[in-house]
Amino acid sequence: MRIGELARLTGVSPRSLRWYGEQSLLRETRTSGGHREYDDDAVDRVQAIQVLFAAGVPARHVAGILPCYDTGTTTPAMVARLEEERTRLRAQAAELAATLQRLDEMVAETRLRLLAA
Amino acid sequence: MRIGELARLTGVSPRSLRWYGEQSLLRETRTSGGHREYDDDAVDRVQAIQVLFAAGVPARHVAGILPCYDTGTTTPAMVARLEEERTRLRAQAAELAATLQRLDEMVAETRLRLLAA
DNA sequence: GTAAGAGCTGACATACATGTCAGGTTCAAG
DNA sequence: CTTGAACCTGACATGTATGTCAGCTCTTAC
Repeated sequence: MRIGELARLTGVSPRSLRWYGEQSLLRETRTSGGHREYDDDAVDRVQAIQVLFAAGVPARHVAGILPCYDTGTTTPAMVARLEEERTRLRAQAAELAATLQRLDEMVAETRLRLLAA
Repeated sequence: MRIGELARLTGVSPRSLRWYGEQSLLRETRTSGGHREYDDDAVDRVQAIQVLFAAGVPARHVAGILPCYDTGTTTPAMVARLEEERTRLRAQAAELAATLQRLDEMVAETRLRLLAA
């Protein structure tokens, strides 16, 4: 499929898809005229990339996490890295919860200050 | 107190404290020689600013959320904005939880692919 | 073969708090 | 009055995926 269709199917802009290609996150072939062509698998791949981005994994690490993009190979190291990221994300979630609690306290305090005035 | 001490007490770099001043988040007076001087309250204020930053509130909104930095005034609008931010942060926490779950699924899938190989 | 839509490249912009550096000034203790 | 630590300003850099624009080319249906 071409880039417009992949963009439509994934909700990711053509601009971003081209960039994924540049970063070697996504395999692309070219037509004789130079237009990008993608396999059907690309849809899943793009979605996986988006999950990792949402998890705060920088693009330069994604290639080492996702199964090798031309051979489909999966290695134990990938599982390990993925688990590291999960650990990191859990920690981040915990921090966010702590921040939320501090924010709750700020709301309460600010309300009190308002009443006192 | 001067900037070095405030930095030490809050764990925020002098560079950042100067920037808070520029952004009118923090009140600073000057010695005759031009060195910044801070009230003791500044410690609390800086910590509040950090909580808001951690919650993803951009600096340009902080001034409208924290009690007015020279009069100490607290308005109902501040409480409202603070509650908006709390709502936003809760949504963000929920998204993070969803992402974490998708990451869990990815870990499981990747493990399976590894076993299958 | 042509018109319109889709795609191409390359470049510049963004948000934002912080790091860091250079070159100069002030402060405070001796 | 000197010295060393602390501070000043101003500037440039950072990371990062995405938006957007300009100018040009390819594709495809007619």
